[in-house]
Amino acid sequence: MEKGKRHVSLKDLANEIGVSISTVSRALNNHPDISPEVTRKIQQLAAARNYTPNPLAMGLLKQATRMIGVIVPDLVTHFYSSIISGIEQVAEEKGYYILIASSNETLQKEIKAVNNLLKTRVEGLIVCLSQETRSYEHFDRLIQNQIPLVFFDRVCRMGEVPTVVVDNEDAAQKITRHFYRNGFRRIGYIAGPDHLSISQERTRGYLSGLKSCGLEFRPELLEKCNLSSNDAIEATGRLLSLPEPPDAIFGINDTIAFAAMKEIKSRGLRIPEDVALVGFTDEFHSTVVDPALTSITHPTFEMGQEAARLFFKRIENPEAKPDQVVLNTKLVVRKSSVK
Amino acid sequence: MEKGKRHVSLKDLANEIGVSISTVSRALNNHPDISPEVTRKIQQLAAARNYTPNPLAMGLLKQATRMIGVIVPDLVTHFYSSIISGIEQVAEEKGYYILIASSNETLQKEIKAVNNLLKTRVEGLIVCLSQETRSYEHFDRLIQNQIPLVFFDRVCRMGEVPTVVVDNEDAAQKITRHFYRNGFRRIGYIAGPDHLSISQERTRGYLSGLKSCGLEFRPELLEKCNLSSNDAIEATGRLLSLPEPPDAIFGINDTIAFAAMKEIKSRGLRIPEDVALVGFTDEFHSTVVDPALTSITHPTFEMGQEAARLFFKRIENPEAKPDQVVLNTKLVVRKSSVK
DNA sequence: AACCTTTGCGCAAACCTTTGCACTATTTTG
DNA sequence: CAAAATAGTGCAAAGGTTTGCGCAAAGGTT
Repeated sequence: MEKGKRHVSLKDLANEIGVSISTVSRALNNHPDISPEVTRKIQQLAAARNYTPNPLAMGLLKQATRMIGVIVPDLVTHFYSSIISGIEQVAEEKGYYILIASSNETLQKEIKAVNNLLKTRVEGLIVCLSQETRSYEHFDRLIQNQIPLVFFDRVCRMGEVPTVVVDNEDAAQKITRHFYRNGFRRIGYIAGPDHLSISQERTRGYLSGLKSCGLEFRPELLEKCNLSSNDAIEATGRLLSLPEPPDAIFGINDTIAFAAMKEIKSRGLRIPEDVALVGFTDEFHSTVVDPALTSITHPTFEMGQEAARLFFKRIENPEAKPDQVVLNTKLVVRKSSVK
Repeated sequence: MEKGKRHVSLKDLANEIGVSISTVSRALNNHPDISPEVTRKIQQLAAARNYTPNPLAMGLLKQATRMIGVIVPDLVTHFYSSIISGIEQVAEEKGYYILIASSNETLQKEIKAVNNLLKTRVEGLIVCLSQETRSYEHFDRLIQNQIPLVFFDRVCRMGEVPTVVVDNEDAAQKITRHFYRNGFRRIGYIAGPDHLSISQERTRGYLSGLKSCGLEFRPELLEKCNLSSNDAIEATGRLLSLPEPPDAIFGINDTIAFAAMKEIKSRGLRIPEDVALVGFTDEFHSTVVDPALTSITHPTFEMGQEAARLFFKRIENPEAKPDQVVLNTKLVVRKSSVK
């Protein structure tokens, strides 16, 4: 192999055998026009020389890069990396590659990521919105140009764009009822900021869960926080300092559940004897703490798979009505919520 | 904008203005040959039509895709995703994209990933070997063809390929000495399988650490396990059941440290009063458990950055002697190891 | 024997960009 | 005023692939 020349082309093969480029191309694609002997000879040489078609050339020709852009708020949390794994698995089966970009939870970087990915000619985008994102013009451009787009978890433009989310309301309801069944009656809830759809949905589930158990809603048991650990600790503190404190608390995500756990322990209260605790979080973290944390786990890998499937549906049939997929969560009961 | 036509080309602009493609190309590159008015007009139209050069065409022309292939054992652990973030950051600054593949810790998928990435014409590879990988032919092909290659964390072919690793021996030594300084004298160590270089290096550090503190090495205090949680629990059990059990234990990674923590607690022993504990793990997990776990943290993000930097060095100067970068770890002291 | 069909292959265009060279006007120089 | 320089633009090739069409030779049909 010549130095500096890293890949053989059809031309190289053609020259070596003494036929035209088209013949080589056809032979490799088993075109019936080419005689069996020639085909055999060409295919052997191609194998020997380790020929693989140049995807750049194919991309130019077919106007299809077989690449999908994926934008996530960050790369380092298990939730997103697991979803990416799911996307990757389905993409790989279809012979697609994914190009990953991180918005770092900022709108600015999200917009930049969209533009950069489009520049690279990805065939479309699979996106989870950043926490900041409240205007969606940068996606409207894709919608107008019929560039395939799928949202997951944090979504917008529903009805126009395929989405995959988990049933947050149902999940929160499950938690509430789980508490009820285990004898807890004063169920507290630490929510997130109002503008996040997941926070709203979970709040709805909390309320409807209370109702379905015949429990009355006590406003003082619903606390809000931004999603920081410190704020969550304060919120927990307020709940525990109530004249009639909750006997069970449900935190809206990882950070908050663990912060609540710390605060409860630091007040000398026992989990679950004095206060039960349930969170929304992933398997590994939940089993590492003491007591192991009962929690709602997301089907992250499946979520990624589903997002990718919706994407390919879109590629194959751009006109179809966009699907809205809702996945179910699972309540995994551990020690923190069972007396 | 026409439907179905997603990107404008030089040709489109040329036709619209009534000049040749070359003129448009030159105008956009501010070539002095083109008259100022024409240049201005073309640049305005290009901006209006949202023109961006087609990277496929550029790739074909320049024989450079501006893509780097990255292969990691898995995507879902913080260690790797954080490294990827580091790689991405440096790559982005250089206008490169990264294509991520996961080997799932198997040799077979690693080989497949190498081949697939080469097929896509990445300009080179940044790789962390899978746990299984003990033969390296699939990389020799790259070395021979002068395709840029960088290894991080788990490395091979040192001397031929740039590598970036952490100083595992030093890290293990730090831990041992930290124990000593805090009054612990019977220091246990739960190692991993022998064939892993990181396990060997850390064992060396453990031994030299003991020596430098004037402590004698007791073989019964060195336990081995495969890296599973159950095995680690058993190993911890054996240590704690010794006639003279250790007063401090050092676990070689996340899984093992947390498993040890569980086992210690389940025997009714207190951390750090009865047994101190230190692990190799990441920030988040360590602070979530109770007591917070003292641990060695890897400079993961920096490791990714460094790997990317070595990669570009290689691109710019393929002949240079490959660098071997060794990064320092940090011992973050928390409650689990200080009486 | 004259024509038609089939077989097997090559030419050239298209996808998009850059760039050396050629070309045409204009302007400058001797 | 003729010759030469200069400014401004277009042509065409290259990079790799697919594919409609054309073409030649061979075989088959009356």
